[in-house]
Amino acid sequence: MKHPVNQADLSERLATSGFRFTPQRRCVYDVLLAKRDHPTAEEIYSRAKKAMPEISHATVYNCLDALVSCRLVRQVQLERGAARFCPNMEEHCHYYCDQCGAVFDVALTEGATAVPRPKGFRVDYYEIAVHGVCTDCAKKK
Amino acid sequence: MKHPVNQADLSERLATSGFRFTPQRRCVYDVLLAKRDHPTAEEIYSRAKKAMPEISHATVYNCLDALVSCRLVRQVQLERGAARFCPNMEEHCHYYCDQCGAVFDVALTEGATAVPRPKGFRVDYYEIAVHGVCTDCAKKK
DNA sequence: GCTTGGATTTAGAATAATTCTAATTATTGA
DNA sequence: TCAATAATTAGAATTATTCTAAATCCAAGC
Repeated sequence: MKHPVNQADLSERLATSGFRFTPQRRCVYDVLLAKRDHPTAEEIYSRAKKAMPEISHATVYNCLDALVSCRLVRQVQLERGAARFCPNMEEHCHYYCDQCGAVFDVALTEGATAVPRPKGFRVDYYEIAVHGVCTDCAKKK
Repeated sequence: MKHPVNQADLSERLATSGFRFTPQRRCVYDVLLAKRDHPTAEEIYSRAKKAMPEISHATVYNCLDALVSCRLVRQVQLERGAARFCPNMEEHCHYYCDQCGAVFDVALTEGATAVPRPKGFRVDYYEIAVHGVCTDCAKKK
């Protein structure tokens, strides 16, 4: 199961972290799976509203937090301002174009990247953000 | 020169990116060098006020942006909310305790960490954030 | 050394991002 | 079915950052 696409699977994943399955969580997760462009909470809110016009801001944040807690979604902070969200749970890092704001997932080949593991600090996960200029923007200048 | 501690050096570093030397920029940089605890802009503002009571919020942001642009300071986003700032320009990654919020710099031994370099994307810098639980917090639980 | 233009600073307003609150609704377990 | 708890909602509140307009400062040219 790459992504929990049916209700039973999603429900189970939520339950293992103490969350309930709700249509709103389903909806927010579907929005993330539908277009992998690392949207902000605001953007997710506006996309979710199309399928579920009653959904609120607070609920979008609640759903995102639940999905992040049960490891179905990653929260990504690439710059000052709004957080972005990513449903790709494979090992990968984020390439961020400081000029146009585009975000690209780049897979981490196993073993290529070793973060130091200091004694005593429990490592849960890590996030690598690479800043620079994408091909398109490089051409323009 | 590990850090530009005198005015001439700092002034030159600023000038190479098109910025002027100002007492405010000196002050903000000194605040960062004085206590390496990865403060937020707000925290920097309140520390800077002690030496320079007239300094404003906007100026702190302006100074931080200038220092980041001329590569004297790194901006670090570890979670939702306020950005943090770090004057350590050695290659290192940030260990963030999700329980108490503490941030630790951990040096990256040369070559140990290789981020992939996709063709066409110009890499300017990268930032590795490691999330988990620090020794102190692990003990408490 | 005076002048002028652009960079910088300031206070405070404005905006953006997130969290909180209180009331309501939904779901789970006894 | 009922009670307890989790989740949702609208909207207010808070936090973080950016913007604005006026004042100040500084560097370069005359």
